[in-house]
Amino acid sequence: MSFKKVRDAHQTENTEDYLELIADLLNQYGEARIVDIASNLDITQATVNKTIKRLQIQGYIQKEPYRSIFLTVKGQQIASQSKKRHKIVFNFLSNMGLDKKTAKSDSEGIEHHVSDRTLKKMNKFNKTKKF
Amino acid sequence: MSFKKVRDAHQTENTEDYLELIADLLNQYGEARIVDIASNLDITQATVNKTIKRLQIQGYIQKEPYRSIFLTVKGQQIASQSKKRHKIVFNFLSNMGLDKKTAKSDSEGIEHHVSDRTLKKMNKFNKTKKF
DNA sequence: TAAAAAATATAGCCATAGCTATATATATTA
DNA sequence: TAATATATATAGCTATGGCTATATTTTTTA
Repeated sequence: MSFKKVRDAHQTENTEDYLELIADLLNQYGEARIVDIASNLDITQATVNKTIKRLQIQGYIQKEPYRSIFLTVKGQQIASQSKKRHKIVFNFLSNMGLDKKTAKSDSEGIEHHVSDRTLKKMNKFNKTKKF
Repeated sequence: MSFKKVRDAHQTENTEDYLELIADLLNQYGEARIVDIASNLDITQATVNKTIKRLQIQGYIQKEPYRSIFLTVKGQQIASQSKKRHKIVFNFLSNMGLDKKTAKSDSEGIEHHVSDRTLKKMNKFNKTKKF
């Protein structure tokens, strides 16, 4: 058994969730604020603040104190890849016949653990209804 | 968006991995030792030791110092549920046409994030090849 | 059986992600 | 504009899961 991949995925999972959400907020509202992230993730603003600081240090986001959040190119790349994966998984679950709520909730968990190979299969199924 | 479920899953994910692995080792070799867990999970024995202590405190396993590990009833229940889920996901991925290695690796990540509803769909597909 | 090897345990370190409480800055509104 | 409300930041706590280094116990073997 090799759970190493699983653990590695974990390290980036939270990062991907944040970046994907920030990209969504930027698209939808033109800005991404700490409060919005906190309410979306259902955690406190203090926790968000801390993670945002880490993401900034790691070069995923750009931010001035007391100002809203922007993605760096590096951050945008991760966000768009995540979004793509998320969509494929969500559509796949939907195409399996699952209700929207379940497809949404499960895809959020699953998206980080799907290899490119599996993703391709899912995508093929989404398009052709065949594996 | 509600990532709360994802985070809750995370808290139990490591626990489930350990209990499932311990159950496998017990079935396969009649005993589960720290060294085996460490090598299977590819982490140090010290880390395993610490986690084992937590699992013991939380009532999932039973263990005497310097002796091997056993599952409590509570631990066995989690292990068998996890195993069941794992099998369904693995078979589903295999039935999608994925190679064993990919199915194995992906199922280890995915199993913790699949709702009962999705699991049922997967199981139905495994049996009938239809959704 | 005594020495060597292997397994287990412990101490102490790091990073992450939660939290509450409190301080500070920005925005809103009276 | 001054007061209030909102948003952001910081300090300090907890728990988890990694690690290395070192001690102790158990097992193997010479």
